[in-house]
Amino acid sequence: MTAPAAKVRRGRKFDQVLNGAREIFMRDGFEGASVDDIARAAGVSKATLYSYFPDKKLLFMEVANTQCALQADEALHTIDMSQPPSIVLPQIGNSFLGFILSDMGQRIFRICVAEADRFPELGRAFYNSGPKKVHGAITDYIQAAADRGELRVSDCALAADQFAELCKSDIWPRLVFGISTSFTKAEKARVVDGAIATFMARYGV
Amino acid sequence: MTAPAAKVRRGRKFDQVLNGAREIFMRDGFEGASVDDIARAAGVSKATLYSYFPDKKLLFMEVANTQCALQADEALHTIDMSQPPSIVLPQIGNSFLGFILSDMGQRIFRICVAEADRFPELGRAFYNSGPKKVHGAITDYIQAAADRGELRVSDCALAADQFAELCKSDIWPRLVFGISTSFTKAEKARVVDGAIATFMARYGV
DNA sequence: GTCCATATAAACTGGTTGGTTCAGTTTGGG
DNA sequence: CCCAAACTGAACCAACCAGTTTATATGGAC
Repeated sequence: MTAPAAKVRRGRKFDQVLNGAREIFMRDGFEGASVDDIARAAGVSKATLYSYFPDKKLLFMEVANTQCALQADEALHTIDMSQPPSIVLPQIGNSFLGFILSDMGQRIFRICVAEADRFPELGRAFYNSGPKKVHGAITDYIQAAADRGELRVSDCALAADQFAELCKSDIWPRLVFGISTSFTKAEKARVVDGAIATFMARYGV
Repeated sequence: MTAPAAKVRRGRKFDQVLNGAREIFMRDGFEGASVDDIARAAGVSKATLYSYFPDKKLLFMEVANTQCALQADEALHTIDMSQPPSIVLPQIGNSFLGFILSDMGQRIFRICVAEADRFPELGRAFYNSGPKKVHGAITDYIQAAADRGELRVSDCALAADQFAELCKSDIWPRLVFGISTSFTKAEKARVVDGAIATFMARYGV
């Protein structure tokens, strides 16, 4: 499942190549990154690089998948399914916002969005290893809380999407278009608290 | 204000160039579009193109600004500030969703997001001529409705952002990562109706 | 008719790119 | 100690690109 990466040879310097690729891709984007730069950053010859990966695309896919799965899994550990919404929603909101605002999350997102038409499997891979997992986890939690009578919700999937979107209010558009690059605790609190208040107004018991 | 485009000469074939540029940029993105292609599509020689625009960036800025202002203005005309939320919110939601889903809106968005680090003024220009205007208009409406006692809201700006975000639930992530490319009326209705229900649960009188 | 700004096609500059090739060096297991 | 597999560095290729230049043509004003 996690390794659909056909045609990718493993070997001694595999991780070296992957790390160099991550560094340069994150710095320069997909088109912007040159394979020569990556090989140099990885401390590896271009020939070696091409002996591991058949082309630039597959190399990038490997980087994106690895990073995304890593970040998403980490974020999901913070959810304690047995706690009530008043405890869990702030946790979800904050860690979700943290991921959205992180340098890594932002850059992968940028690259995926940019390349999504000419490179559709990339967008899908990113979606599956990131947003989809998070969405599934939130949905599951909402369902569990509803079963316990802590929430009243008929369309759990939509509720999960709504909560995630609410957490991006104001901050995310400003970030994505480069209006602001960092946000104060107060700004984040305003958004997360607002998201929870709106969510609970609709779905609270 | 709307024409920071210094150094852009107007003239007979100005619109021709602009149209060709729009076509190719929308098809191939910023990096992907070659100036030769644009000149060919515009039915103009490369020398002529460069006599109007000093470089590729400025040409793209002009295209993006023009398109974005056009789309945003059109969308804003649909808001009748004097009507109650039960009338206006569906209008806003639908036309907002329409813009988000439109080929043009989506492509400009993609390009802006992709190029935002290496080309920051583009992101800012897009934000100002699009999202910012829409956000301002929604905020104004919410304020007006609140003044009439039709809504109860303390942070109008945040409420506006929340409504816009709510309208993107589910649909937008799937679109942006290429999971789905078109949506049924039912799918859109589910999201817009859900957005309104959640919004009104929090802010309704 | 001639002048002048504007337009043209095409060649050219100087550069970058992804990907290949290959002669030779390093590495590690048996 | 030896050999095969892995790795290296550098040259190489064909394609593509933004932007400039040149020599030529058009067409309206006087």
